[in-house]
Order: sequence, then C-alpha cells, then structure tokens
Amino acid sequence: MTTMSNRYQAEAGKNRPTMRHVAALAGVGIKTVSRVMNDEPGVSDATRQRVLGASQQLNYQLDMAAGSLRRTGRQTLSIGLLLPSVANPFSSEIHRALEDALAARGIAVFAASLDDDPEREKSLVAAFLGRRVDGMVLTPIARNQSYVIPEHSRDLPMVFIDREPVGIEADAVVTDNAVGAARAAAHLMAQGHTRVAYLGDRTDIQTARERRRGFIEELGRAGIATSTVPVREGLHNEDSARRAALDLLTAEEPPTAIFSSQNLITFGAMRALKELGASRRTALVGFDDFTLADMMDPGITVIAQHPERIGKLAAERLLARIDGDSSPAQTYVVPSELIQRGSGELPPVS
Amino acid sequence: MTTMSNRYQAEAGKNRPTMRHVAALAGVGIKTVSRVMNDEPGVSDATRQRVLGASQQLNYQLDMAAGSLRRTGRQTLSIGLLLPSVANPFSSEIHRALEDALAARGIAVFAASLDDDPEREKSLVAAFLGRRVDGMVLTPIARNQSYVIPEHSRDLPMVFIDREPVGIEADAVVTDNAVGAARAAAHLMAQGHTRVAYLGDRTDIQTARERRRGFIEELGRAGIATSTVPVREGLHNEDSARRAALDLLTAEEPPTAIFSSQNLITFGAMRALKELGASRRTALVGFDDFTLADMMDPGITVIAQHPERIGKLAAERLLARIDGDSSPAQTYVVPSELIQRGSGELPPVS
DNA sequence: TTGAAAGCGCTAACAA
DNA sequence: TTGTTAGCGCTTTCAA
Repeated sequence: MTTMSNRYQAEAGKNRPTMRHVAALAGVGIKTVSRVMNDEPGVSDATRQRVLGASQQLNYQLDMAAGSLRRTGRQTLSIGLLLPSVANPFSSEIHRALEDALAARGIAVFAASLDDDPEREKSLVAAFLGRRVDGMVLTPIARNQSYVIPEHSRDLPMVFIDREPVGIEADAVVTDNAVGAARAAAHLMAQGHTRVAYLGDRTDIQTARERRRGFIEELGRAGIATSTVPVREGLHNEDSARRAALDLLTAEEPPTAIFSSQNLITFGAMRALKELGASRRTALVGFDDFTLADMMDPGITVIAQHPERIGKLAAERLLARIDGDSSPAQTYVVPSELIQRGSGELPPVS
Repeated sequence: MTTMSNRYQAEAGKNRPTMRHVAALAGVGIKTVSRVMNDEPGVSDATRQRVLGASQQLNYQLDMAAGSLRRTGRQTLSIGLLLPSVANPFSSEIHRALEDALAARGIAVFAASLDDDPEREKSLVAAFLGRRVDGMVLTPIARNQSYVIPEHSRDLPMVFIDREPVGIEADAVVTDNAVGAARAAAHLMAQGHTRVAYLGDRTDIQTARERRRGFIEELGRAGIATSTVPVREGLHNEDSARRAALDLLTAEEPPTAIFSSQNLITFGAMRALKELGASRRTALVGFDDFTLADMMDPGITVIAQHPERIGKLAAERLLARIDGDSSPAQTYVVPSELIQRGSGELPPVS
C-alpha cells in the first residue's frame, strides 16, 4: 500500500492520472473509484465524496476506450458518418440533424467526406470499423455495398442515406426523387410549357437517374413525345451546367422551360439565363432548395429536399437498431416539396 | 493448443474475431498476427501470407482502441473539432480543409456543434477528452478557456480558431477582423460616403467587437466624428438585421452606405434594401463571402474570409504540436480580402 | 459497502 | 523468425 502511494501519488502532473492514482489518493480500492465515476450504487456517501475530491484534485477523466474494452456490449458511444462532403450544405444539414438526435444519448460523430470516390468509401468505412463505432450512417457512392455484409451480419447498425445501397439489405432514408422531379414536370406543364429541357448530373449517380426518370415519365404521361425532350446529362459543376444551358437556349427552337436536377446545375442555369437576359422569359425549376433563392429576380422555384428530416430519421433508425430492433431492413422515403417563387411560374414565350 | 483451436476457431460469425482467432486459424502466435497486421518487419513471407489469408477469411479488423491502450504514446488517431455549427457554411469549410489535411495522416475527426452555448463547450470538450483524442481544434464561446489548462499542460495539442481563447496561452488561427472591417470603411469612404451605418452581431462575440472597432476607428482616422456613426448591434439573425436596417433607412438623414458585420446580417440588410427599392441607391459591404453574392443585383461587395486557409493552417499547427513542437503559443492571422461586386461601389445619394 | 483477481484485445519487452 | 509473458486502464466476477 505504501508502495502504491509512493508510486502513483507522487508522479508528476504530466501524465494523465488513472483510476489507480485516484484510488491511492482517496485511500480506497480501484473498484470503488470505478463505481463512483460511473455513478453506480453501493458506495457510502462519505467514500463517494472522498473519491470525488481526489478525482477533481487530480483532474481525473474516465477513459472510455479502456472501459468499453471490458464492458459487456462494448459500446464506444461513437458512430461514423460518411457524406459526399462535410462542406456541402445539403450534407451538413443532415449532419447537424443527426448530431442533435445523437447528442441526447451522448454519442459522438466521426464525420468524413467521400468526394465521389468509391475507394475512399471503403477505406473510410474501414477506418470507422477499426475505431469500433457503434453504428454508421453512410452515403453510398461505390457501385456495390456488399463489402460491408460481414459487419452488417455481426449486427453493426447501418443506415444508408440519400441513395439506397446495392448488394445488401439495410435501412435507407431517401428523398422521393422521381416523385419530386415528376412534380416539377407537372408544374411546368400546368403553366403551359410543352418544350421543357432537362439538365442532369452524372448518370452514375442513382439519384440523378431517378430524377431524370421521374421527370421524363411525367412528360410522357401528359402526351409529350419523350424522345423530343432536350436532355443534357453528365453535368457535375456550375460551369458545365452553364455551358449546357447556353447551348440549349441559343439553339433553334429553344426550350421555354428548364428543369435542373441539382443545386450547382441550377446555379449554372441561372447564370446562363442571366447572361442571355432570359431570366424572366425562360421558366426554371431546380431540384434542391438553396439560400437566397427567394432573393433572386425572379425568385427561383424549387423542389426542396428536407435534409433535417433525413438526418433525424436516419438517427432514429440507427438508435433503434443499436437498441436491438431486428425488424427487416426498410427504405424510408422523405417527401420533397414544391416551393413556388416565380421562376417556375413564368408562362411559355416562343 | 487443441483447446485454443476449439475455443476460438469454432465460434460463430456473430462475434467479431480477435487476433487470437486469426492466430489459431493460421497456426501461429498472436504476436505474429500483430506484426502482420501492423506491417512490422520480421515475419517470413510464407507466414505473412498464411496470416493474411486467415485474417481475410475471418474478416478480421484490428481494434485501434485496444492497440493504443498499450502502445507507447497511446495515440488514438482521432481529434475533436468544435464548431459554432457543423451546418454553418463558414464552419463546414474549415471542417473540410481540416479533414483533408488530417486524412493524409489517418486521423479521424469528431465534429460537434456549440450553438453559442458556453456549457456545451465544456461538456463537448469533456466528451472529446474521455475519448482520448490526440488533439482538439476549438472555436471558443465560453468567457474563459482556463478550464482546459490542465489538459494543455499535459501536452494535449489544442488550436483555437476564429476567436482567440481567454485565460490560456494556446495557438490560435484567426481572421484579421479589425483590419478587414477597416478596409470596408476605407473602401466606402473612397466612394465618397461619409454617412455609413454599422450593423453588428451580439457584442459578447469577440470577432463582432473587433469588426466594430476596426470599422469605427477607420472612420475616425478619416475625420468622421465617430459618435455620429449610426450603429445597430446585438443582431444575431436575418430578421433582426432586416428590421434594424429598415429602421435606419427610413429615419431622418438615412445613411448612404451600410456595413454589415456578418453573413446573416448582410442578408437582412439586402432584404431591407430590396423592400425599400434602395438596392441601387444605398451602398452595402458585408463581412463574409457567400454563395451567389455575384448573382445579386447589384452584386454584393464583401470582405471575404478564407475558411479553407484557416482550416489548413489549424491542421498544420495541430500536427506540429502532435509531432512534438513545443515552441511558445502563437496567434496566426489569416488576412481577409475585399471583393468588389457592385454594391460597395455605389456612390452616395442623398 | 468494499476490494482483489481476472481478463477485454492488443503491444512492449524479452526470450527462444 | 517466432512466441511468451506482462500489462495498458478499465469492468466483471466474486468473495469478504
């Protein structure tokens, strides 16, 4: 005991104190310290106070990693979140909603950015697994997610967001992409447009394909020959979208309305219209809402997604799985919403 | 040995395999598995292959937490990042730059949102510490950061961003708030403005006070009686800024130019100007750049911060500290930049 | 109410 | 080149 006191009590403040240091200083056993630090019952008030005092004096902090190593269930109270980019506004709102739902349970979030790189997806998932996260929320980008099947079978909770996974049956939370895009088509046709162009993202992205499908099919249902619909795809940034829009608008028989399938593409279309002085002549509906959309001239009509709802729902599903829910995997669809601001209500001008 | 084989090899796939399982399957000692998994030398090629095979067959994954528990230096390859909100565009760009710089070293990032709550700051820092992060990047909001002195003295690397910490000497990376605001003042005066209003954030925020000081002092240096400068402070969202701007602009002797000290305040000012039809009559310079600023009419002139540089620099400082740099704490200043887009170049109209 | 001993999955130190 | 033993900081188990 004297040895222990000497050994642990005397050590300088450079090294982080452990339970043994606290125990030695308080003159109790290490298990008693453990009980106090974890708010477990079975410790007298006097002892508890003594331990608390020692712990504060040493500035002691429980080591979660060491604890969860032995603890049954072995939870780390951390999860992994994989996003296209943490800097993407849509992603970061999902992130925020998730964080809020998980913070209530003391769960910390590892966030990482994919940058559309399938290899990164796999290595970031591996990094999460190596840190023994209690669950993962993933935006899939790789062709196939079957590489996580082993972990999923070991009951590691997993929720996919924005896009459904391929090759594995797991929970997913997605927007009604096709329905939303169809709504955009119907809205433009209701204003009298029949010549409506589609500006789309890279076709290897599932949501982009869904939006295209929903849009075109709705035009078809209204009797428009879908083969005549001007379609420009593979656009992945503002400038390629801008050029595609300029191209369409300066061709013969330009469209009287444009549907842009994503934020950056909408920005590109807006620029093209502005350059041509056609902002009040050509109708525009964009998928994804954005800051200041209502401050544009005219205001930009959009199909808004609800990232907060996606994040919240994903967190709820993840927590349910962590708590042992073993019902079959399911895809949850968060409805999008048409927000009229002017650009989508312009009548056709030929 | 037979016992071990039975015990570890036969277990079902539900439990995560450990090194012992791999060792048993490969017919080697556990330390050999450790060597292979950590790419350490001193293992014959044949043995290495056998271990690798067994590890893949079992879908084995090294447990970083368990490893770092014993490993000298005890690094977890994770850091904590505290932001006003992960959903704030300025914050999330810093986050992204940090992530990129740290990913190269295999370091994962715990991100959390403060929401201007000093209590949250402390509890989130405690959560990071309990997870034994290798370092922290913090946006301070509490009055005082002396509560982390014990950890800082134990050589836990820490870099403060956006605002300087109080009560502790630690590295910080900040924007030249006063200088940037002064640049806005000088720019507006160069257009001939003498009656310039200031719309500012809550005065308990250090950067808000700095911006105000820089702005007012620059007006004073030019001979403007600083007591006559119309100042509205304590604005913390778009609508309060909008109302303050409306108030100023509809009073007697309205300002001919406005400086707004932050993103949301700029949006509020823009709305007020639009409502009054004064967008082309009253000059506006905002602190903080934002998406589509150039698409407004007129384009919005701003003092742009450089979140990517702040994030990158913070990461560099953190890594240097993690690598043992023990030079005195220092504050690094990232210069802001005036971007002219039209709104700040309007001449005074009375 | 309290604490000693074992062991979580791994690496350090050392021996073979 | 390989393996054995101890032990990281903690919780579990069980005995006092």
